[in-house]
This record gives sequence, structure tokens and C-alpha cells, in this order.
Amino acid sequence: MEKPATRNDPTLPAPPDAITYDPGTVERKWQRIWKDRETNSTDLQGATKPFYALMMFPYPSAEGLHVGNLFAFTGNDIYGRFQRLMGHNVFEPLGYDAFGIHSENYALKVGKHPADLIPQNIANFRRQLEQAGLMVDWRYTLSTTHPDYYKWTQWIFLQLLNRGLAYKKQAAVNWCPTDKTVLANEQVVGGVCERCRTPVEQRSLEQWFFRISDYAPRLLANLDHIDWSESTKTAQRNWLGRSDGAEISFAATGVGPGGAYEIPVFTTRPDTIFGASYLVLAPEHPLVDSLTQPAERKKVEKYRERTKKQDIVTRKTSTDKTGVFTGSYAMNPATRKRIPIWVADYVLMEYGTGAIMGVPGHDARDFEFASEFRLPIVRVVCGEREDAETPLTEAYTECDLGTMVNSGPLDGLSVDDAKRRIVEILAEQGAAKAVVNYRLHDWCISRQRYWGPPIPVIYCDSCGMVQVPEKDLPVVLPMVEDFKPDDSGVSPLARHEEWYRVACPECGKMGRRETDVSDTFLDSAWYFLRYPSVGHDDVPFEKNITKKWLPVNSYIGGNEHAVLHLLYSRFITMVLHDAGHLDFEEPYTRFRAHGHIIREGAKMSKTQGNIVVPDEYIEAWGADAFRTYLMFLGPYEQGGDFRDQSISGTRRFLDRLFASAQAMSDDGDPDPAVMRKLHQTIRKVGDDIPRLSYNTAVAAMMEYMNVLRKGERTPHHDEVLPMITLVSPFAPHLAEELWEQTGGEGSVFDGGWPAFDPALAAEEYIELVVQVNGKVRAKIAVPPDIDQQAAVAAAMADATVARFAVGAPKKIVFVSGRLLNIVV
RNA sequence: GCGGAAGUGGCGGAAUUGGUAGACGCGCUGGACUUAGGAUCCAGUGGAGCAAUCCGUGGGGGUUCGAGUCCCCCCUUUCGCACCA
Repeated sequence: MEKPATRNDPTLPAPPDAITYDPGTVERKWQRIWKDRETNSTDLQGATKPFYALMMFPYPSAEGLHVGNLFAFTGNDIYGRFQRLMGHNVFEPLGYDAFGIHSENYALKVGKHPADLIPQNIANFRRQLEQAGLMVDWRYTLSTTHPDYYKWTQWIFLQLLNRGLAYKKQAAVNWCPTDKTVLANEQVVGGVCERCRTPVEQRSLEQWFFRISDYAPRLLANLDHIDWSESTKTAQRNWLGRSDGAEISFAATGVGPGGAYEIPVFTTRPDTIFGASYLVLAPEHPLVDSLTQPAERKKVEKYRERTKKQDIVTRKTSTDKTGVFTGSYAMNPATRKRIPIWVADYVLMEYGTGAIMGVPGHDARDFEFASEFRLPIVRVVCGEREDAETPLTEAYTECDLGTMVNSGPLDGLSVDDAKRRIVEILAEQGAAKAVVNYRLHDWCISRQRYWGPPIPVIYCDSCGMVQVPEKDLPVVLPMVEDFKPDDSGVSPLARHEEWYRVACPECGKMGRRETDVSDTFLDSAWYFLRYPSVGHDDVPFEKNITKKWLPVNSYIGGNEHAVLHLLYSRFITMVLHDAGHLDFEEPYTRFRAHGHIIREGAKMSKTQGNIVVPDEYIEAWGADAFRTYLMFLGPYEQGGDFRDQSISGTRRFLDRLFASAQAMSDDGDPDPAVMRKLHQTIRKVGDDIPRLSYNTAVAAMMEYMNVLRKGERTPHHDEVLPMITLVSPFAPHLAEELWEQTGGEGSVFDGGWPAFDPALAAEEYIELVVQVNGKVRAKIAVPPDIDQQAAVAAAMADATVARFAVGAPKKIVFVSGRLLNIVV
């Protein structure tokens, strides 16, 4: 494999010496002018055609802006600038997602305070972002760490609390022993902490949760009518994990007083109930004690202890089946037979009812379990090639062609019919009902860390848990030097009595603040609501402004947020809608996921030393060439491969445009052939940008420049001027410079998109492809509206065609304006 | 294992609905200009063949006048999810 170039590699292409313009000078000039003239400021109140172009805000890392950030922002900026040229009032804000473990860990590592580091990082980011030439309205920037912002993050928490959507419970949580904090399920990847790769442990702590699972049906249903990337919708659907099935009650005899229990189980295959030969409870199931016979008690207790200690990695990744028999039995309501009740850790308490019916014949996991413990395996479904007696060597899980057997009243039915029928039958006895389950768990939002918004509640000995009144918000995160997390399971804030000791807002007695802070994902779940209302310090989002600017028209971001941020922000928006604060319930009308950039075929990483540092490329080639190259190197929604050598091509393209603008004259008339290509290009670029096909838009402009420069001729004004606007979303500085040079008023971005004239774009002659028996034999120049008869005549005049098309044609296929196929 | 996306020249990638495969760019080859060229400009560039022509979009079948595109089987890469009943 080719050795990836390092950033200090001497083979890094040097900028051309014989440049025709100096991007450094031009870009600095226009960045200054944009600031002076407030070119990028949007009149939020007065806008008549508002268009909100949102990009995912970055975490301001100490390393500075990553090329991935710039790829994302540039893609959004081009879209925003294009919408402005189409006559919209475009609002393109950008802020910083600066709270969270990432910042805090970095601060701990370098021995500084995050409150000191973040402003430095933000200043550096701002410098880099301005260099990149983004059309950002910096008057409306925000940082999630600013009390003016997180005051409202806390307010949102209270809205959920008021609506019963925030609750506290003792929970087995994912605990990262390195970061010393609780992680959301989403932050545990393959059993390890997504941040530091440490295996995650199970711990039982008091945690705050949001009832996002209550919203699962709506979160799922709405996906059908929002304009989002399909890949993102699919990821959300999978994450929500809807399962249609049934809850079936099994009557059991246990050991307690009375001794009779009902064990509800969830299954998506109620049709297989005649094959249910045992029940399994999760080790944490509340009925385990009551169902364990004295003789088995010791064994069961031991097993439960073991699974309790077991870390999530082992529990969730091991496929070895373990379990113990409780000594008790339940009755299968379909077969009326007695079946044993087991406890096993392959059944999870969090999903369904925490209990299952074991159908080893038709579930791979149950098959393994039954094989291990010699439980009966019964066939109740057979495919086309089996019958009721065919032995099972593995679980038969196919449904499509299955027919029921050994199933009493269900025999002969298809799987789907049997599913419905058995639920009807059992429902009559009150033993079953159809239910829908979701994989989505409630959102654990508390963090035992320092660098986040304190959760705004106070605990009082007399009044219990009391909300911090709205007038007392924000609960300001105190500036403390000692913020290192420890192993105690409580936040570092719990070590600062001077902060957490506070009078109860209800009774005035001394109480204690909640010392946990909230998840960073809560900060980012509503930031888009805040941007247009920055400056309105008395409300989270001002009513009229919000009505005018939201929901977001276009949101572009990474698909790594397909299930975290994008789901949480939808949830928070729905809650605020239900609480009457918003009149829409989906935050982003359109969302597109961009791809990711790799470098010379390999993932960029610090250890490999193949990180693309934007500053270096902007310095060497100019922001315009860099932007254009990023958009050209691959399809935007797929990402692409950054090749150092290739950037020279886009730079050459811009130089040539500059040179043509210097050379052009208004003598005589424009060349009709060039004008034809120009108008085809206007149409192509205008079609490509809205669908984010930036690479082909750039290619089309390059093609046009090749046509324009063909031959020794002086380009005409009319051939060059529209090109300045076409390129402007990609290369805004150069476009402004040329716009000014060629007598344009104000900003090129207020000059409108060039008008497309179909008459000028129409071809005088087209190249008709002539095939004989489906093979291309000639290409002939004909008028575009030629009819079949004339086309055949013209084709037969071609020597090659005549040579192959001998005899009477069997069939003629004529696609007007495109192709003629003579079949002989 | 389940789900998504994708396999096209030396390389990154084009090819809105089945209709010229390889646009555009990099690289490479030759030339011009030049003290010089890693600048700029011009020409060429999928493979084989002197040519006519033939072969070519991961592999194998199929549908069609015509398949990179549609259908079936297989292989590979990649990204999610993963004991979710």
C-alpha cells in the first residue's frame, strides 16, 4: 500500500509560482469587506423569504478545526449561498458545543480549567472559520457553556419535569471506570466506552431519565413524512426498534403465600406457542424469589450474584448459554402442559417483560439453551420440504413459507394467520393481548461530572425534591479548581458544600442542590431554537422570530449523529410542542447526511500523522481552492479521498477563470456555441447544487471553462460574467473580487442567479448514436427533431452502418434525439 | 448473525427515467515557451491489434433491440446494530 503522506512531507505540492491572482490578498480583503458592510448579516425581523440553513455546531477542540468540520460547513455554506442567490433571506448561524466530558478530560490532561480553555479554543475556531469564508452571521453565535444559554437548557429540564417526563430512579447504568462517569446506552459501543475504549461496568446509581420511550411511536411515525436522508431514517427506525408481537400470560405455581402467579412474556412469534417447552426469567426479574423452590434457592442466588457482578461486555457479547432451574413450573396456556421455569442471563430485564417463553424449535437462542440443558425441542412450523416429523438440527426461524404443525387448532395455518389466530384464542381466556414493543430505552441524562449545566433541583428535608424556580435560573456552574471526578459515583460538585448548600425555595430551610450535571446531548438538543433568538435574554426562543424562522429548512451534518443528537432533538422539539411552546413538532424539515473524508485511502488519525490541517492548505492554495477541492473530491453525501496532488486542479480552474475575466472584451458578439454550453452549465449547476451533487457541479463548470478557452480567441463579456456567479457559492472571495472588477454593484450574492435561457441552450445538431443489433456503429450529426425515417436514411448513408446493416431490418428502435438501433 | 451502503482506467470519480461507459480532475507521455521548470500553454492517454475490428463496469446466470443501471445466485469491502425474544 502507498505510504500516506505526512503533513510535513516535503512532497506536499508547492503552490504554483506563476499565479494569476493571490488568494491570500483577495481573501483577506473580502473577509474584511464582508465584516465592514455586514454582507453576511441577515435581517431576521424584516426577512420576507426566510431560509434557515443549519450546520451541526462543532465541539471547539484544542486541536482546532478539523478538515471534516470544514467539509461539513462548506457543503452547508454552498447550499446557503445558493439559496441566497435564489432570492431567499438566508440565516446561517454557527456556535459551539463546548460542554461535556471531552472538554473536561482535555482540561484535566493539560492541567488547566475548561472555563479558561474553552474561550481560547473558541477564539481559534472563530479565526479558522472566518478564513474559510463561511457566510455565517456571527451576531447570533452561541456557546452551550454560557449561562445565558444553559439557563434555558435548565429551563427545558424543568419543562420535562413538570410534564412527568423527567424522573429519577435507581438504575443499573453503564459506568466507565476511566472517565468515572455514567454513559448513555448510545455511548457504549460494543461493550466499551465510545470515548476511551475502556470496558464498561455495571453500577447501580440514582439517575435522572427522560421518558423518550413514551415518544417512540411518534418518533417512528413522523419519519414517514420528513425529508431526510434514507440512511438516517433507517438508522433511527432500527434504533427505535419496533416489534409487533403479543404478551402472553403463563400461570405459575410458586412458593409464596397462595403460590399462584401470572408470568407475562413478550413474543413476536405467538404462533409458536405450542412449541414453548420452558419459560425463562431474567435474573433481575421480580418474581424470581417467589418462584424459586427452597431446594434450588442456593443455586439460583449464586447465579444471580454472578450475573450481577458480570460486566456488560461479557453479558452482552457472550453467546454461551447459562442458567438455572427454579424448581417451579408454569402452564403453557395453549398445550395446557406443565413446563419448567428457568432463570438465565440471556433474557434481559430491560426489554419486553423480562421473561420469555422458550421455543427452541424456532429461535436460535432458545435452541442453544435447550440443547445445553436438554429441554424438549418441538417442531411447530415446517417449510416446504419438511413435515411434522422432520427432526430439527437447528432452529427453523423462517416465516415466509412456514406452515403450522403439532399445534392443535393452528395446524395447517400459515405463520401469519397463526399469529393472529392464537392471540384471538388466548385473548378470549384473558391470557394474551397484541402489544408493540420498542427497543428504545429512556434517556439517562445525569452525569456525575463537573463540566455541564447543573440539574436545577434542590432537595429539602421537609419539602422533598423542589424545582429551582424559573426566576432563579440559571443555576450557575461554580468556578472550582477541584473538578476531577472520583470513584464515589457522585459529581465533583458534591465536594463543594459552599455551592450545594442552599435555602429551599419553598420553606427556606437549608437544602441541598442536585450535584449532577446534565448530558451534553441535552445542550445540543435545542441549540437550533436559540440561534435566531440570541439576544432575547428573557425567553429561550422569541415567539415571532421562532414562528418566522423555524423549523429549520435545511440541516446538514454527519451521520454519526443519526441516532443520538438527531433523535434527542426531535424528542425535545416534540415535548416543547406538546407543552405549547412551539407550533411544530419536527425540528428539521430537510436533513442530509454528508460523507466523511479520508486521506490517501486511509482514515485520518493523529497517530498516522495524516491529518489534513485546513490552515496549511488555505495558506498554500487559498480558501476558495480548498473549498472547491473539498466539494470536488467525491460525492458530498458519500465523502471521499483527499489527495494532496489533486487540489492543484481546482486551483488551476479558478486561475483560468480569473485569467478569462482579465482578458475578456465586449467587442463583437458572443460565440453561439460557447453561449449554448454556458446555458447548459447554468442549468446543470443550478440542478446539482440543491441535490448536493457538488462534485458534478464543479466538473460542469470546469467543462465550460475548457470550452470557453478553446482556441485563440478573446472571451466575450457575456460568456464570462455569469460564470462569476456560478462559481460564487464555491469560491466566494474570488467571485466577489471579479464581481467588483467587472463593475458589479454590492455583493455578488445579492446579484441573483443567472437566468437560464432554454433557447440558447438548445443544440443545433445532435449526435445520434446509430446501433446495428445493439452495437454502436456510427455517430451521426442530425437536427435534434429528426424523425425516424430521416434518421434511418441518414444512418444508412454511413459506410460502416451500411456494411453491418445488410438485408431488411427486422426491427427499428428509435429514441428521438438520442439513438437509432437497426436490428437485422 | 441482522440491517444499510458500495464494488467502474494507474488514482479520485462521471453516467436524473435501461439508450455513446470512462465526463471532470489528478497522474502519466510527447511537444511549445524558457537560463531553468515542480509554472503556464498545446496534444495524447481503458486493454489488445498495423488496421478493419474485438474485449471491457467484482464473478456466474437471466430479461431486453439494447444492461454499469433491472431480476436470481455467489464473492469482496465498508458502516451501523448486536442474546431486543
